[in-house]
Amino acid sequence: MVTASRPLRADAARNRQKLLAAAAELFADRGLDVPMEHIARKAEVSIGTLYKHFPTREDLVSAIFPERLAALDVIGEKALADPDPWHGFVTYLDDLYALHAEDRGLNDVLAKDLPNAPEVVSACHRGAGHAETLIMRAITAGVLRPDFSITDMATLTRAMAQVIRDVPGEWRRFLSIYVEGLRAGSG
Amino acid sequence: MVTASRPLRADAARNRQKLLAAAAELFADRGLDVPMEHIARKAEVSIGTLYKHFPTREDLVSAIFPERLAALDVIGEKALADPDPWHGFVTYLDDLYALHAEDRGLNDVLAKDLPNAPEVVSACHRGAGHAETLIMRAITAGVLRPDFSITDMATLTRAMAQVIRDVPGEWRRFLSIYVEGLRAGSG
DNA sequence: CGCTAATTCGAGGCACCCCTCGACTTACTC
DNA sequence: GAGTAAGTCGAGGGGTGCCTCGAATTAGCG
Repeated sequence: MVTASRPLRADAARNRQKLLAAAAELFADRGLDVPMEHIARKAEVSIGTLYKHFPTREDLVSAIFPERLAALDVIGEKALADPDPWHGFVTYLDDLYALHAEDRGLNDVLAKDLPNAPEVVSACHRGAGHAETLIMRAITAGVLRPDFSITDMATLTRAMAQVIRDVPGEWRRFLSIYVEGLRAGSG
Repeated sequence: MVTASRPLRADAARNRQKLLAAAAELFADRGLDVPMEHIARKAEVSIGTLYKHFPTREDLVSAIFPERLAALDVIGEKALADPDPWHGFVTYLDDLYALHAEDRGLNDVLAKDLPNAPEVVSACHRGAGHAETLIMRAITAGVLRPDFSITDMATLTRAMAQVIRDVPGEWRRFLSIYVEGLRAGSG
């Protein structure tokens, strides 16, 4: 169903790019709920034009995030390639939240359940798949608390999002404390 | 400077009570930022009347919370009475977040830094004092990570607030994992 | 009672954000 | 260069929430 619509007019293509750039930047450092007006203004385009190109905030999100979510696959595979189940798991968490710390929008995409865009959803599923495997592997190896689950990771992610917003320079310390608590046999 | 103003007229006194009751309930289960209109409606009073009695959301907060914050002193003293520094510390956290779980408004008061009301501020300071003492005692006893500080507790509180909102039935598990990580010698 | 000051009411002004639509402008085609 | 479809613009309508103020009501005194 990819309608082979005629190519965009030159000015339209230019504006589309400006809008994407503006939205990408604002999403990254103010989160997904920046006012549409701000995006338009930053792109030096009118609000009407914004809506012409992206009738919905979702449309903007799904134009921007799939590419970024590719990073999830990268860190997932990197962690799985680690032969040590515990180290792989810890590395994954560290890399994951490093991404969050760099991009508040990513954070919103993963933490809130806004994303309905299929590409975004499937990227999340892939990410969850990696996480699940890492968790299972670590539990089976007897190094991770057996009651830790993928839904706990979602909760942890929202909590870490809070920490990152709160004390951006300190999240790694908080994570490492938590991770210590997660070691099998800690309790 | 307690202006001995004449007592409120009967209807005014009644409305004041209704407003306090409504606000207390809404603050507790929707948080501090419920719309003023909702409070007025719940109190069966007009918005104008609400503002007559409490020109500011802050006024409402400082009329309601000092009493509730007394619970902070109670749990602080209870924890200090515990002869075991570690157990006292853990108990304190547990009791503290149990309060938060019961009252989302309390949560907002302690987590955000809204409260300018002197009574609220001083209650928070007393609470922080207890917490500080508990932390120091546990560190000196060699049972708590020496890098844990009172400001970390503020951050933890905001993170736990997030967890409580997210999975209200599960916060205790998350807290206990974190607490395990806090044990001296975990890392 | 009747009077007055205290209290109540809610429409309405302000600010923010959402999104639409019709008039205007412009890039591209022939 | 003229014609036209595509694109742009921004005023404005709708929603929410904050807060104010003058007219209407009412408690409580004498």
